[in-house]
Amino acid sequence: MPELPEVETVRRQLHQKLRGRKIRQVKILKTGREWPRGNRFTRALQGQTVLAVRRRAKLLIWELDNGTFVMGHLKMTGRFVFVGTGLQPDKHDRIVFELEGLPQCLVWSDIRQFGFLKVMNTEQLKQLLSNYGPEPLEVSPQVLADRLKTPKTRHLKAALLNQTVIAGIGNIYADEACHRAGLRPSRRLGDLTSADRLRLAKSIQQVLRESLAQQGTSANDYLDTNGERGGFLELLRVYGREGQPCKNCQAPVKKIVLAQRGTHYCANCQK
DNA sequence: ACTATCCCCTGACGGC
DNA sequence: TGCCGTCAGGGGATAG
Repeated sequence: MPELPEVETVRRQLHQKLRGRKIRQVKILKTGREWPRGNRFTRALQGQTVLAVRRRAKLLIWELDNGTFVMGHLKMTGRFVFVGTGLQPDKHDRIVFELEGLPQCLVWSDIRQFGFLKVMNTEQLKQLLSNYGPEPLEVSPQVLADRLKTPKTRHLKAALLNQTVIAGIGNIYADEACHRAGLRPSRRLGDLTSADRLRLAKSIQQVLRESLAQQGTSANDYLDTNGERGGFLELLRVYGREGQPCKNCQAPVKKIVLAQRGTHYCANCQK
């Protein structure tokens, strides 16, 4: 559920609070999908200083002063949250980070346990990141449009969800971008005109920017590092609005399954 | 080398 | 009240 705007919101908050701070202690409360497991994970981080927190696609990357990185993925319910010390841990809390000079702990929790943190070296990180498509807010619309040409038979929805095509888009913004562009998610790439692709590319950038300005969308589980909800939910035009009136034309929003995902669109506005 | 499908997990919710 | 089935979904693994 956390997509580019949500992950970027978390990144900004983490960067602000972690930059320049030494990780004093790492406590593992519950084993997850972290690598390496257990004490090796703890030892890899304790005593390191966080130089910066970066984002690529939906990945959060802590840059440490010994040249290694902590790569994290929130998946659907992963959460970094700053909490006061001495509080009773939640049943889903997995890791507690204590930072020098910070009166709060940083807790990593994850209800569905799909998320993970991995310690990586430069080469491993470079290898991982090489598989992703362009950052949609860091390239021109034309660059994005050109990514949506092939394979011709692929559904638009499937292409938008594929991180090697364009990075950072997930189910919410795929549906929202298609609605803004007036294109049905079931359209095949080969059917799109150059103008369609360019319009879609601009819609992608527009919806991501607008959501980022609202600190993202809290559709289901997403909360930022302060436990706050994103403000973009009520500005969604189709996602999660099955049967409700389209915000353009009042026709009821339809929901189908496409690329294994719930897919929302307006049959009147989107062709 | 492709694409499509399965599956990991827990909590919320509807039906009975 | 409780039980059961269904759904939410990113992306790696696997089947085709």
